[in-house]
Amino acid sequence: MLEEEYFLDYFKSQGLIRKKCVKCGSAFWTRDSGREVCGDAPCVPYSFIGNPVFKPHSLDEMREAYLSFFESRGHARIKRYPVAARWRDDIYLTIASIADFQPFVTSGVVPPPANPLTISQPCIRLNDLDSVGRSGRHLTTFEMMAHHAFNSDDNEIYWKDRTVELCDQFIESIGGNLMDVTYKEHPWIGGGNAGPSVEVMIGGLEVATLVFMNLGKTKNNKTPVEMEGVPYYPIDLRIVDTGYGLERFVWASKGSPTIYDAVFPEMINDLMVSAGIEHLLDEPEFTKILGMNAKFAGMMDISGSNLNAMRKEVAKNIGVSYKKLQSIMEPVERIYAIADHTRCLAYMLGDCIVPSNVQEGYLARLVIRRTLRMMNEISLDIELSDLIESQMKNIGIGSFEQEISVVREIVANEIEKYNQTMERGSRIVQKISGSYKKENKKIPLKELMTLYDSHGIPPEIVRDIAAKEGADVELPDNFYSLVADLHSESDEVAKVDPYAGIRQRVNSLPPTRRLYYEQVSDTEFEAMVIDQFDDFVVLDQTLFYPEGGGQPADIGSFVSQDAMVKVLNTFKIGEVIIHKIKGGVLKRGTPIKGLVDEDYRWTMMRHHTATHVLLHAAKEVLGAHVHQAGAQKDYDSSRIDLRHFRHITPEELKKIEIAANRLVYSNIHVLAEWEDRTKAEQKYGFCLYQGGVPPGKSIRVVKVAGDVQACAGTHCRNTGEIGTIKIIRVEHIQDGIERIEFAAGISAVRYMQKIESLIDSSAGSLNVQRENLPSSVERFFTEWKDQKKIIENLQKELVNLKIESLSGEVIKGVCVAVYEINASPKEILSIAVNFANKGGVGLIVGGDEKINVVVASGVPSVNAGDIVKTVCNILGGKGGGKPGLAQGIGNDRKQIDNALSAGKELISKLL
RNA sequence: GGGCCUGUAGAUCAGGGGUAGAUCGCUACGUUCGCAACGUAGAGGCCGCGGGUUCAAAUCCCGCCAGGUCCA
Repeated sequence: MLEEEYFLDYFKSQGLIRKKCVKCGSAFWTRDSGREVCGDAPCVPYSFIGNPVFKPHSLDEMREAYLSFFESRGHARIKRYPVAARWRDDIYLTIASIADFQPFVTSGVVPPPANPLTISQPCIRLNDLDSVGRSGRHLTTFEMMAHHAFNSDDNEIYWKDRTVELCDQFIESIGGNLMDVTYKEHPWIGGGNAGPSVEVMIGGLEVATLVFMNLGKTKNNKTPVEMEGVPYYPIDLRIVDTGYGLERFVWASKGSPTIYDAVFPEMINDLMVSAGIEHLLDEPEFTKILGMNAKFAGMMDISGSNLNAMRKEVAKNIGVSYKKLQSIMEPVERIYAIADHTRCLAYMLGDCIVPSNVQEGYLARLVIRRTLRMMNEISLDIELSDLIESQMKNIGIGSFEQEISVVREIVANEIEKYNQTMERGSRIVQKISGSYKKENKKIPLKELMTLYDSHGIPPEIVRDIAAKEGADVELPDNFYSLVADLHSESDEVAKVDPYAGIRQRVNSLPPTRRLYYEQVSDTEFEAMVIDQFDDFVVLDQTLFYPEGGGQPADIGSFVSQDAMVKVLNTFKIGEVIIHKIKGGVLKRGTPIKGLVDEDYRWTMMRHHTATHVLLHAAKEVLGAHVHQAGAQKDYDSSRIDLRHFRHITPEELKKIEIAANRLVYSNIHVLAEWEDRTKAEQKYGFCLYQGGVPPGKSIRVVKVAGDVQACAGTHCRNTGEIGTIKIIRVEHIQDGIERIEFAAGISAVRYMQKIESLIDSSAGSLNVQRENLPSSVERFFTEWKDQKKIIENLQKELVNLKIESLSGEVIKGVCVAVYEINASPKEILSIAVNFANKGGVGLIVGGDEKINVVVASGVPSVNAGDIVKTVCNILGGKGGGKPGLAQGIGNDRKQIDNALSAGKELISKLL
């Protein structure tokens, strides 16, 4: 990165000078000619604690100050985006304000909602979870205040000079002294883009980063710039990407010991009271230690394992013992973390994330469980859901989609699950502790890893439970990174582009006119072949729907004057629709008539519209939080995956089915129209993206019976055309996701016919009427069980009778019984065992099809296994077993007498 | 999306090729004025489902289903 990038006219005109930090060597700009260090930790300590650098602002005041400042300077204020990044498939959570505009705006496909714009975007980052509450400055959730400008050659908004000028002016507007501000040069790389950037420092705290994104990884014909050894190429869209940390501004404006005290004053107070440590706040020694701790912590890079090292260092510096510092800080740190985590959860759950064991749901569960654990550790007498609710109210209920009552229900559910896991876990740990204690060993690391990885029991809890059992554990500091190593072997499979060979050729063709949107119910059309290669045909216009949005491609046929071909598949590359054909050739320039397979297409349309109807019906029955998590249409049936926090009960399913069919009978008109993407997003919210995020400047908005979605598929003209919707089954795909399989129209009727014939054939087998099927099956099953029991008892009695009639033969003082008995394998077994139990030896053969052989021995010198092997061998079969009992099988009935006498001989020899 | 763990009596679990077990709970009887406690006897199992290997599978192998859990 060239140094000249930072030689701004603005800096020059304002008299800023460029210096090199004497500590870290990085270049920075300052108005203070005497300044020697860059202004960033760890080069300088925090100087704002107890000595604010801005006029005091609350969170809301600071946000408003920022947004209105930029609004009054030509920026349009944009509403925040959800923290669940539903418009992205590469990240789960919104991690920066610029994430709102990736990938379509930043890549230039879609114009920004406004240009320039300003926004305060709540962001969630869980990377430094361990440091939250402890470092004094780490948060899982923060608001990134930002102003963005998107510059292109024909639309230049502003670039570096204006951006830095605005920054200066804003800082001044809230009472900051520009003499204290430094701008540190800091080339930026991220997400395939790069550019120069400056970090804005005041009072030893980095409060903002101004990024000038002008490079990209994708190769073009411009001269590349090397960044960390990788070439980056200048891009067409140059983006001003700023990030002002709202919470840091508030912190610096209050000068409180930690960021948490500045951001959550009331909640921390409440938590202190609840934990019974509020008196500490009045002790001067405590507040002094708190402040000192924060100051030193701020100078250190804190991550995971070196937290303890930091604490020792801090203790040394403040002059208290490590133990004392630890005992003072730990409960307070928990309270800080809980205050932070509950706000994180307020956003997550409020923005409709449903806890689960996968994807973003897992992240929510992770935070919930962490919070519960910490609440437990400091014995808080307060409900988690109350804390989350009060956070939501603090932020403003209006900014959340999810209702509080549902959030409470979800949290209650999670607590229940967590308790179950802990209970289950304790039992396992108790058992394991016992066995290791017996051997006088520590519970090894490997065992701890399994307990955490497979059973979700954190090692700290294992340690506590094990201690109660009197066992010790082997717990290294880097436990969690060891677990991470366990999972690190993930080799990413490169995606293969199936159309790589034809992509280039297709890209030179004009967009295909999509008749399927204009003539929804037509299945015949005329068109011209504009290109033809391999088995592929491209037309000037088509009614054939290309695969997309969970709807499969249309099939059908093309007819020309001298050929008729089948259309096997239809797909889209860019704006060009390609048909894969079979059974002939259609030359370029040939006029053709296209026939879409009507039955197939109508089934798809019915299933597609039915999907929207079902989603709406499910929302009606289950609640507003229900979101579509995926869908797939097919001919016989289709499915829709729903986000819901517990199992859908059979009753609820029936209600959904009826609600859906009511919507069908109401015969509501289906509206589909193209709308500007940004306007549609503002109008309908991000609920639009139920089935994924379509690319492009404008999106097709489909409205079905109150359900509004961005959807590219083909639909019925009104709900009545669906005919009927029959739910086939509900499946639990993963925690938090339920899959409903259903059929619509004729497919629904066919399904019902299939079920009917299943019932009929079952009823036929039992020779009963349909209505009696359940009761008959019930009766047959219990009868079957009863009779099985009776047979068993009878067999036992039979065996007893038989045993009475069999006396055996006494050889060398041992009762040896060698018999052929016509009985079941079980009986034979019991008889033989009976002799063994009395201290004898039993060799019994018998059976209808194959010859079952059992030897049971109550005499140590007679190995039943050996006898069985010998006997079975003679009978042409095989067998084996333990010394006391062995079983086998034989085939040759003629050899029975032979085998029995050989067996008897062997037994008497062994006695 | 990937990895790991677990499905056995109403509940909690043991058994890991060779007769399905323990504890609690349940039923009856005994002891007691009655209860608890105790004693005796008993009922209760498609060992998740389907295939395979084997003379023999709850047990080994494969697939599916269900639950749990960690990671991205």
